[in-house]
Amino acid sequence: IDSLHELSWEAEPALSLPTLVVVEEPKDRGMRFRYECEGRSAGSILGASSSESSKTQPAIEKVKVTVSLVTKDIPHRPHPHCLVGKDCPHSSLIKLIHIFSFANLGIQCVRRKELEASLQKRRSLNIDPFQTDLSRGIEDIDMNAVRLCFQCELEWEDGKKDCLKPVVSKPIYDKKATTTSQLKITRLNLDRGPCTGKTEVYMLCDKVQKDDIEIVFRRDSWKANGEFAQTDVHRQVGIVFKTPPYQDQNITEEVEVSLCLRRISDQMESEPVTFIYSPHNPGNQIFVLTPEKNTSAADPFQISPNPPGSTPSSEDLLRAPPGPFQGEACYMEAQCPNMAPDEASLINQLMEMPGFMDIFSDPSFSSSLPSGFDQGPEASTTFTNMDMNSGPYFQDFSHYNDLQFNMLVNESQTASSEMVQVKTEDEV
DNA sequence: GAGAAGCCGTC
DNA sequence: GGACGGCTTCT
Repeated sequence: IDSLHELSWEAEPALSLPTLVVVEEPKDRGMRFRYECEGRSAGSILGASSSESSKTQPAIEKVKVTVSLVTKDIPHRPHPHCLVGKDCPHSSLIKLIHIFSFANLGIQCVRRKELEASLQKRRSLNIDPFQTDLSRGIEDIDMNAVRLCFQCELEWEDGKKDCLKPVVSKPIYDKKATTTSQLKITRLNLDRGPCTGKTEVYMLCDKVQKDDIEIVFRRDSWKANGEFAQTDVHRQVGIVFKTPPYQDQNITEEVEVSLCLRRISDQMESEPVTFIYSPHNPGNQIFVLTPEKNTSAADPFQISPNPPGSTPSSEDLLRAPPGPFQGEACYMEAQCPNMAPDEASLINQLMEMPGFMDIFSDPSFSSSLPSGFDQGPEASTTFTNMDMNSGPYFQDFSHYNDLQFNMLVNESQTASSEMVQVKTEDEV
């Protein structure tokens, strides 16, 4: 196929038949299967080691090769999808020539309702490399994966012919299918957090399946998963998760770990991105944000002041709090180097006093905070844009389109809540 | 909501 | 015109 396969054999005809060997596997991902309605051509399959600069043209002599698509799993049955390209004479099914330059071959997918007709057509061409029963079990055919199957017929000088055992390539997966596509992390709203974990992070990614995806943190032999529920996966392209605690809670310097998406079913991973764990500082204060009125616990994406069904303006989005302030507490850690332990204790006592929370309804609240509150980047961003007059409105996250969701992520450092409680870390 | 199928703009 | 990818529509 386009610079990717070379068929070779041990030329010892007197002793044994040659064998076919795939020396360059097809690139397994990154190419989309195309429907017939999208045009006759369907791209070209590249070799696994193919690059922009080097495209080889494998060639073999004196053999008759039939290339067809077969199912990924054993037994490799004929696959209803078709090979299409310049040298496919039989309605895009096979390649039957004497010079082998497998260029510009694409994979053309058939619609499910045309599956049977396609296999019937294949049967009429008598192409069933592994002699499977064409009529059996077609409903379980994986439409998102194929293998190339090579069959070879040798013609000796005396005119005698031998058929070699068919060989198959590694699987080729449809780029369009979320079940098999390449995983990709597009963006994180945070790239660092305390080693204690529980940092809420928003990830934008290429389409994933919410029931078949995990987020893996790694460093050396340490491995841990980001925590999230299926309901934290937003329309397949966003995941809100909490960082796992780092293995060492006593680190004194920042530690870089890698983070990647991993599909559970095939263990396929995305390119990793870096996440930084910072040392645990017992002097830190933690703000636990909890809504006064806990709405539907089933949906953690209830956040903005817009009535259901309305489209939030960008201004609304910028003002909206970022996430699930219910059920599991949302931790917002603030650096408060100037606050003595006694001050923290005092604040906690104040929190218990009736009417104290009314202070927060004062729009000038953020500027009237104790001096320690506006120290440090996390503390300042936490209270920027806080709209305490918004009231206890919540909305299903799914009302946002992807652009709006993106804006949310960008602004996710900006938080507000109906009610803010301040606790010392020990109490938490 | 999500997968399947199809459309269309851009390079 | 082909290849590719984003996007919409259908199921």
